[in-house]
Amino acid sequence: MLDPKKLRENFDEINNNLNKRNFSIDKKKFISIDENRRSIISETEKLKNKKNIISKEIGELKSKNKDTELLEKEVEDINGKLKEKNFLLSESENEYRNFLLNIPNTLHESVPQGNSEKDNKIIKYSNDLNLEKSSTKNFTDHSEIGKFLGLYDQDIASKISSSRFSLLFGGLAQLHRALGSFMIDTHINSHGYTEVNVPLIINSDSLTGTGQLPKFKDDLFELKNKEDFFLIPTAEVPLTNIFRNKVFEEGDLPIKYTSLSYCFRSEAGSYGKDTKGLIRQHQFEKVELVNAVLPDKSNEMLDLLIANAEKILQLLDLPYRKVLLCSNDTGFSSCMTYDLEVWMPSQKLYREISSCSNFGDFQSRRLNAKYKDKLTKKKQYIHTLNGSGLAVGRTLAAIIENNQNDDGDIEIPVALRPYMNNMKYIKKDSK
RNA sequence: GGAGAGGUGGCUGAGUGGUCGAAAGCGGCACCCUGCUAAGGUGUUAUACGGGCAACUGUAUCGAGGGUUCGAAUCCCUCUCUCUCCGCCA
Repeated sequence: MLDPKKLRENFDEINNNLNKRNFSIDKKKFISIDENRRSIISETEKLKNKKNIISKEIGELKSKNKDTELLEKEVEDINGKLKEKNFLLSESENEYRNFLLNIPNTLHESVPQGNSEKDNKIIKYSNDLNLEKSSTKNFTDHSEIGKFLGLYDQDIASKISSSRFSLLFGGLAQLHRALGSFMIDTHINSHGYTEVNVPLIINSDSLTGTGQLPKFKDDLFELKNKEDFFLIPTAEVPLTNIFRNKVFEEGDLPIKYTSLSYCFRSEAGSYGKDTKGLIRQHQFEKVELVNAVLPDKSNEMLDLLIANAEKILQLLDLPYRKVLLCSNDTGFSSCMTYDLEVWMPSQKLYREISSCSNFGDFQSRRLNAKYKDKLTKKKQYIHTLNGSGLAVGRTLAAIIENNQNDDGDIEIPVALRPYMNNMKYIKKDSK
């Protein structure tokens, strides 16, 4: 959520910034909503003030056994008016809040203007090599390899559950588990993160805090048998909501949390897209990194965050590139986002495997997450960031494709071998 | 799932219908005093929103939401969370 006072004072500046996202705030509407709300507030408060004064007076008179009938009538009259005003007020507050909640975050000045992922700025290629241009050999898709090995099955999964689920067996299941452990261990041991085990079922307040609600309800799985329960779309939500309604001391920050968790997404808008393999599933594992920092530290923390995620790809020896998302591709809550894209040889393109964002105070304003400034002793909003480090399923897919041998075996990356009894290859039917 | 107890300011804890945004203590902050690793004194001590250039001022907040009442931390209802016991269970 944007700062309503800033929006009131610097409307044009903020609106120009949002125009880069092809988003525009209706100025007339904003002013009318804002003014309407304020005038109702002031009318209501005047009435309440009058009521409070008279009620006190009645109290005093009663203690002296004096007649209060006239005054009581007057309060009754005010209560009637208040009832109407209160109704208008709650309507107006809702309108105001909804209006603000549906405005995306302003963008950092370095975010390139652009409409689609084609306009994203490529920061670098690992090994300085653009494989999209240099790759000639044809590779088999990871799901085909998995089936060939007898260790991957989507058909049985859809029998058990539905489409967009899969089963991994034997060596692939182990490799998948090893990946999760390896990633989270690296962030704990080398990057200073604290591991957190989080709830996978959460309430709507949490989802509103991080920005998934109210706008993106359709992307979520909502539980039927209990009110206000949702499956987490990412551990970002429970991790970031640890900060909700909290006031930190300056010394508490930065806080760095990581979690290996399942993520659940309805993928409502992606029918027919990426139906093959592990790329787009209803359920997947991801290692999430979440930071809470002082406002002036969030930009450098973003660099650190993306480097931490990048480290995993480097240790796994996977080819990738780093891109800075353009204005229209940057997520709703983010003011600046870097993606890491891993090379998928069968598709001859780079696919998103991590997304690292700085949210500024956009989330903390919704979350009510603050810190106490040592100098001014005022409470101010913290800045939050998060990134994937990395998506486990997609990483598995990338390893399968990049490390396939001519005979169909998969070479296990050196960094993962300690997690797999020092095995070097995953072979056919290695159950 | 059943039975009971309870949720008050940063913390402890008083408060069962009016002057209670809330006693007291602790902690925090400021100042004063004191020449010795400490103690004492005085004052201050929430958040959000509205109005005002400002000093300031209004409103709301005692787990949440409703209700009764001229008036609710206090009475009633619903929900929620914590604790204890029983049941069930990884």
